Amino acid sequence: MGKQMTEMLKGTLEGIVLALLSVQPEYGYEITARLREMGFSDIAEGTVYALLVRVEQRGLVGVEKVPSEKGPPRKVYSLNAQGREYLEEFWRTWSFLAERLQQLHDGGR
Amino acid sequence: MGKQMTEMLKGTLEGIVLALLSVQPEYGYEITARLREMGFSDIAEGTVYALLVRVEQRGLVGVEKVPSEKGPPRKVYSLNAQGREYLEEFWRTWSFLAERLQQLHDGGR
DNA sequence: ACCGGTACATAGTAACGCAGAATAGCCGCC
DNA sequence: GGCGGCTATTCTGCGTTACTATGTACCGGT
Repeated sequence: MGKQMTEMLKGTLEGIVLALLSVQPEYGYEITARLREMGFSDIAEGTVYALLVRVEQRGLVGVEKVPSEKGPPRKVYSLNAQGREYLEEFWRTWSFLAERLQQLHDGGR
Repeated sequence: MGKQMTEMLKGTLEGIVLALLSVQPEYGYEITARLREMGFSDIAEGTVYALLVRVEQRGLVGVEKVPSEKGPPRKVYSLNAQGREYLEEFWRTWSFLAERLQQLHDGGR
């Protein structure tokens, strides 16, 4: 992953993960795999787990421990009301930024 | 400015500034003012200046000191060939990210 | 017994934007 | 003359985030 992508992900990765969780509850390993499917090929597992801990501590998601047939138990995260609110705020912020950048990209101001 | 915006600007602000410089050379104070016009009302001056020092040290911009009628001399920055290349890379990275987020926003996968 | 896949966790590092303050030059006004 | 206000740049310390690298643990197949 380029350095530019790394820096850009700061602030957006969290929103991406919350958006994924808004569709359906998922656990860390699964989220990482899904991100890779989406093309974020080099997002480190550790990054995702750390992020999930953060959003949990901020009370944006709920957690449920579910035993797995393979390996240790899964921690399944689901977006709660506060998380949905936060996600909406994220989309507003993103839209604002995306609009300005779109303008800049389409031939200056 | 919200905390989300602060985090999102990491990595994109640099691209925004370089995009501004690709239109025409400008100096720090002017860039800050232009950003505010664009709606980025709370971007700290210090942030812009630090960013300019960074891109200069990485050889993406040239600098020319120009005396001002009012106040201390201005440091006018202009995008060079390497900077243009870097900016193109930035747009590619941005487009990639924007596409995925667009998909997520338009009702999940 | 071992290896590979599943699943989570953590310590240390680097990069970036922000808050706040300092510095410096020029102007107009009381 | 001094003082505040505008222009313009610089610096320090701080908080947040993603990456690297490593470790732990559980299971199934061979």
